[in-house]
Amino acid sequence: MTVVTRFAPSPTGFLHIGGARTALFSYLYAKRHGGRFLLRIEDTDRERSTQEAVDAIFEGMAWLGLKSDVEPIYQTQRFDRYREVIAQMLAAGTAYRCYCSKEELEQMRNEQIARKEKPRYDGRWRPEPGKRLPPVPEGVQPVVRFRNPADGQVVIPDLIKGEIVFDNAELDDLIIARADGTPTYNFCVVVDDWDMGITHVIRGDDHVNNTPRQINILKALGATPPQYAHVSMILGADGTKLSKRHGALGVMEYRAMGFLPEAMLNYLVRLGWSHGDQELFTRQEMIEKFDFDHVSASPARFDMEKAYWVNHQYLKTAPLDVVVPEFDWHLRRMGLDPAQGPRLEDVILAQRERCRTLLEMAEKSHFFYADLTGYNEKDAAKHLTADAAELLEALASVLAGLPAWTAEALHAAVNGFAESRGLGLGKVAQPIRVAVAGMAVSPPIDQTLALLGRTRTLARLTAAVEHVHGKSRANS
RNA sequence: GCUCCUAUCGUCUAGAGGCCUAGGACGGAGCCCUCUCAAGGCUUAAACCCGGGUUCGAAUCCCGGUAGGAGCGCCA
Repeated sequence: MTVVTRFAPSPTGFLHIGGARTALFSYLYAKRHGGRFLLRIEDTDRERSTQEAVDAIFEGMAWLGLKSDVEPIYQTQRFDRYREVIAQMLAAGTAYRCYCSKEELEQMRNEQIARKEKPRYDGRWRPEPGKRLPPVPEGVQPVVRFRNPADGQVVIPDLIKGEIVFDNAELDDLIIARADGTPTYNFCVVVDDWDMGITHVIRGDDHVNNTPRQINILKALGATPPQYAHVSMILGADGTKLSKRHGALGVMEYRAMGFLPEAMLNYLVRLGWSHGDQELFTRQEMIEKFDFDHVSASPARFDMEKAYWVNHQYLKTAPLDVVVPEFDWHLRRMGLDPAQGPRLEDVILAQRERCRTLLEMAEKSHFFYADLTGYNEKDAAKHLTADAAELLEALASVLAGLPAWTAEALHAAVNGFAESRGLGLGKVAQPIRVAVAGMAVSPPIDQTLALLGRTRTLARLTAAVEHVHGKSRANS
């Protein structure tokens, strides 16, 4: 039997981190077993579903490279099918009409809560042999309810949590079609999973309580229930639930923060899943090694520090052709023109060891692509002194005469210059850094100057000298 | 309130009864290296929620507490 999994978000917001991990697990499991991974948009709630959210989900999935094996399915396009199944169930007696008003149900619920009972439908319209049903009220459009088995148990074979057992007595008859005839979530899911031939339902563990109902409907339909894997949620750093106002970010936010998609995937796969002591996995390794035996049943916190570390590992080792486009994206996003400076490949090579994110890399590389807008105050105060100005001026003329503007030549020139003055390299390199980069942090000074080019370097050295002189004039 | 789920360093986790003096990773501390920032190398602190069983032996199995979480909609 081919494995078929699905990711079924409802388009009411962006693709968040928990959803992304669930999608990843579904994707990996399908790929691991040579099966198919499907995407289904659960948009039956037309009030809250938006096209923007659908687009945001597609965008996030595309960025992460989690591709559906078929065209995405929309629940709103399947209403005829749902109606058909409801009619069948009505005819078969596995579903029935209920004429309770919303007010009636609310009163029922309030009374039960007051009695400290679990609120549930009392089955007043449920047909039973020999039972007399209430008279059908005038002008009330009925809902359709599923006739849940009254006794016995439902056993969920959960791949992550083990067997979970529910008593049918705990379950009431849920509404599968509203008064206006539209189907409800738990029912649509069942029909869709059945029609799509889903073999493994992988979803958040907030759905555990829905599962016994869904299994009962499946059985009433004569279908074989799929396997289930309920993935625990991802918590914020403080151990509380992520929410809009509390750190829940869409995956595209992580792009903006400078994450590489593969790094994101790697961090996410290790959140709740493990393969011995291994921390880093290529996509191929994830596919080969992923299994539910090693997925944790308990919730995990999102640890930004570790995510940064993983990202850094990728930044340092990823092939340049995957880093270049993302770096390009960040530079443009900052308003920089990548053509107005050194080749991106060379800058990445020089920077990637010292940057945990692409955003950081872009910020630290700003000076390669645009004029300096000023100096970091503390760095300038420390390194752009009168002594330094004299050094920079002398050095500028040395560099101006350099036959070849290469890292090797610059290395020899700068080192030779420091030596000739009887100074440590730091005494010379730091003022140069501040002069050309505007701050005291940059790649090794020879590389930095090589990347920056002769014209810009000399212009900035001169500007720094003038800056120092200007300041001393102002002070006197 | 009821039902269901969960519980190993600060965090992610390894651990399928003896291999555990509880391992790895992030983060922390210290040292080395060093033109800055990093990277790298070495060292180090840090955990089995509590209580009962079962067993020759329990982080691992069972029961009970406790603590967190989820669900209980004509939402998904």
